[in-house]
Amino acid sequence: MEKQKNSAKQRILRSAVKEFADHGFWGARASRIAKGAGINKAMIFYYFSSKENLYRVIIEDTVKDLIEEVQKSMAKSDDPEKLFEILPEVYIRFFSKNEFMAKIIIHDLVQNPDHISNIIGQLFEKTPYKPQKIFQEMVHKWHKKGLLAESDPVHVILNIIPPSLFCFIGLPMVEAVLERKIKVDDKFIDERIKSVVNLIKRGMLK
Amino acid sequence: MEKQKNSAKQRILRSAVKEFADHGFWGARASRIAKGAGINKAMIFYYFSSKENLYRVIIEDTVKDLIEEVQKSMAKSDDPEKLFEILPEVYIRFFSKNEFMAKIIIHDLVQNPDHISNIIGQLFEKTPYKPQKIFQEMVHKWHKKGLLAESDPVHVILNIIPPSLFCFIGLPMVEAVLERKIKVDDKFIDERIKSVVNLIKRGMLK
DNA sequence: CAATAAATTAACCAAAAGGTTAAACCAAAT
DNA sequence: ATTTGGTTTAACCTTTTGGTTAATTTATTG
Repeated sequence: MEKQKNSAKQRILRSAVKEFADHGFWGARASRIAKGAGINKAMIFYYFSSKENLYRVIIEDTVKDLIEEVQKSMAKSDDPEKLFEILPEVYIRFFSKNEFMAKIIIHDLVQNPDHISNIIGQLFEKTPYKPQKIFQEMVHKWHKKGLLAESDPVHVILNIIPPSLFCFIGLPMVEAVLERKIKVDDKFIDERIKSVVNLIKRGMLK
Repeated sequence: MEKQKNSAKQRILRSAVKEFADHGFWGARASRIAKGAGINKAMIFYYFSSKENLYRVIIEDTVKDLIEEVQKSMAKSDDPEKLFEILPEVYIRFFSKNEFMAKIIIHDLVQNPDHISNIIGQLFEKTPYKPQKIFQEMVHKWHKKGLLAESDPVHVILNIIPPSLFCFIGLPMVEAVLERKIKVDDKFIDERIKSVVNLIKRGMLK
């Protein structure tokens, strides 16, 4: 019953996601969230008790969704070639489905580095299945087998996620540098996925 | 005379850079900037007239410094191999010199996409030397010659800058995922540069 | 239908924020 | 010594903000 797509609570959430994405936690205004949701400002505090809590709910939901999706697709692939084909697609499709989420995560990461870390830590504590250990062991094993050129899991991650994530926030800068408008449509998304897959497969596989 | 390293004006600037990096424009507090600089709050408005203007000055200086450094090193290299060796080094060393700059640029990019674009646009208008045209022509030429696997300049940029920039803001997330602390010392910086150079050379050169 | 619970609103509030001001301070020039 | 100009300060002001409240409307249920 709770999940009515147009309940006041849901409308607040949707409006807040946009507000936090555009302005960050400190720039977000309760009054604007209310106006965007078409409800009275007091409703925000009625349902979420504080701006901070509303923010927490949104971040936690977002991160949880993302982690779940990544886990699902990681479980399917146990060779590096397949993994490197799947990961960019997962990240890029996830963030293109809702560009606000990329912005919110980046905001939170810069303003409050420990916050997302804690959420991830808590999520991992609950699962018996430990994706972080599995990933590290995978990288180690593949490197030993001579399949992987890059041996450090830290750099493997830093080579995969940023090229996938950054196009959703860095594009204006690229446009300015190249003096050209770039439309983020399905074609661009497909091209970006192809380019990243190519980059990390050729760049890190042997 | 103006450039005394400990003049009130300089102290305000240094304190403000840290404040804007940690909290973004909307989270930054004039009172905290004043306390950090060890001066009276009114001095901020005496020298910079408004918070917004102080912010503008900082962003413009930062972006100008970065662009200048990139231009310098781009002028030196006219084959893709050399360029792909130099660019990650420039970006990573620039941001590691002062991690605040990475955060400030990211903040501004997310909250105010047109802002940095405009600054870059203005900078390029003044120079007779047009780096954006040169870069596009380079990529086009190299791709034709069969030296480059990636033909689109947009994706070339999106494959180079994010892996270089993101480690300065995304590391807490990586730490959480891998359940491991990562020290950002000179050794790590060197390794990151090597990894990115490897990634983009193998990933995009033929 | 009556009574109770949930949802919604307008009006209000205290705290905090950016910004102003007028007076004091201080160094150099006359 | 006095004037002059730039610095610096404490006290103050205005607006905006997240958050509250008490009253009202709407839905639920016995």
